[in-house]
Parts: sequence; structure tokens; C-alpha cells
Amino acid sequence: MPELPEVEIVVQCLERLLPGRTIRSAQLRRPRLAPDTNPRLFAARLRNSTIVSVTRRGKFIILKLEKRWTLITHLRMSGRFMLLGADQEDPKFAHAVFHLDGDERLVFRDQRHFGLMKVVETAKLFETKDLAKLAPEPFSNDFSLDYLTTVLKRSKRNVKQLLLDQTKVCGVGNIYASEAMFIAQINPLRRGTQISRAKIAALREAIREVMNETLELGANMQIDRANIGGNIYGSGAAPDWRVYDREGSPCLRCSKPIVRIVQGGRSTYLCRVCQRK
DNA sequence: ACCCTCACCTGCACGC
DNA sequence: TGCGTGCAGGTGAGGG
Repeated sequence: MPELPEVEIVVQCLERLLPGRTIRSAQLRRPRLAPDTNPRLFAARLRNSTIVSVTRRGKFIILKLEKRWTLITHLRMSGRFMLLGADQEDPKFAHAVFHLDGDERLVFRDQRHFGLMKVVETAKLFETKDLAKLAPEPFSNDFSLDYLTTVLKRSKRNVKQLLLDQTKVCGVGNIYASEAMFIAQINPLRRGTQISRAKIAALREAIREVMNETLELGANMQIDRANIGGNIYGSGAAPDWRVYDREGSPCLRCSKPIVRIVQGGRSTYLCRVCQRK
């Protein structure tokens, strides 16, 4: 489900719900969710700890606890958090359950089993490999035109796959990659080295623009405790992407049909006319 | 150092 | 209706 904006919205919801709450006990029901630990250690480290903050780095959710430990979660494709009352049953695929004070529980459910959790020492949080190697946050000053230019000029890969590389550009996923390249009118097959500085500048803006659109949707959202951060686009409605998932539909700029190609085994959508270069 | 392919899972939409 | 196929918003391991 999530790329950076969707993760950010989950984080904003959790940040409103969790700080100050105490994890009475934690159950790792599917050990492979947290391959670096085991259920006993997982429970021991998290029990009776108060949640201090919920933040994000790239697509990782960072739940800081009082005392020594921080819980890092990556939702991957289908991970979701839910906050349930005592009268509500666990859903299918509830791979981790955190019993909170007041008989509520935070449940992590993940149909496709791709999600990951890690418990790390707060003091060494950003030394954790996953976080350490991430590219700058796209809304930070470090994500500068010079930065993006250097990254692109140094690479022979095509732009699309480069955009998905979290160590080069962080937070972009398969949807926003297509969307941003359409706005910047860049051909996804072009290599980084072939892109003009003007197009790189447009791409940088476009990445921020597409992310901002979703972030704004999430800003006024009502929290759904059964699917935290999961109803940004309204109940069940798919958002109106410019090109993503619009194969055969008319381009919004020139009306020629949007085409779908496959790069690195994943769909890319583009307009052959508007994105010639 | 880089880049590609595959693997990890379940479920859904599609065509026969 | 059922069954096979391909696809899904993510990444790492392992190979070249």
C-alpha cells in the first residue's frame, strides 16, 4: 500500500493516538515479522514501556519508547496498524499484538507477510543499517538540485528504477515514480546521465508535488481506528492518478493513450508523446 | 560498486 | 462455478 505520503499519514494518526500510552505486553505471533529477534526477546524488550513518540524516516515507522528501546516497522505492501477494543476480535494475519493500558490493543496485520519489525536501541537508532543508508528526505534541504543531479549523472540505470532506489531518492514508490516522471515529462527509459538539468529540476519539484497532494488529503482525515491512516482517498475510492493504472485512457495533456511498460518486473505508465525525452 | 532477477505471501480480477 | 494466470502501492539476497 504505502509510499512516503501514506506512511507519513499513518505516522500522523499514530502520533495522535499513542504517545503516553503504555505497552503492557507485546506478542510477536509471527516470528519472521522480526527476523532479528525472537518472540521472547521481543516481548521482554517492549513490556511495560510507555510510548514517547511516533516518527518516520523514509518508509520506516519509528516508535520510540521510554527507556532503552525503539520499535521500527516497515509496512511493505500490505502492513497495517489497527487499534482495537477489548470487544473486538483480532483480524486475520495479526502478526504482532501490543496490549496497551485501558484494555485496548494495537495490532499489526499484514496479509502478504512482507512487513518487517525491528527493536533497536534508541541511542543507536540511526546507525541501524536500514535507516543509515537511506537517501535524504525529499522535503529536506539535502534533497537539493545538486544532490539529485549528482545521483542521476552518476548512474547508468534508467530513471524509473533509480527513483525506486531508496538509497538514491527516498520515499518514492511505484505510483509516485510514474506520476512524477509524467509531470516532469521525462521518459522512464532514459538513463540518469541523459537527463538535462532543467528536467532534473522539474523532476525534483514533481516528486514533492505528487507527495504533497496526498499529504493534503491526509491532513483533515478522520482517523479510522480499524485501519489507521488507511482511508485517505475516501472509503474505497481509488485516487485519480495522472497516468498510474490508466493504460489505454487518454493522456491528460495530449489525449493520446497512456501506455504500460514493464521495468525491473514492475509496471510503469507513461505518455509516449509527452514523455518522449 | 553496480545492476538484474528472483523470492517472499495472499487475494483479486480476468479469461476459458 | 471452478481453475489457471497475472497482477498488486516493497525490498533484500544472491548472482553476474
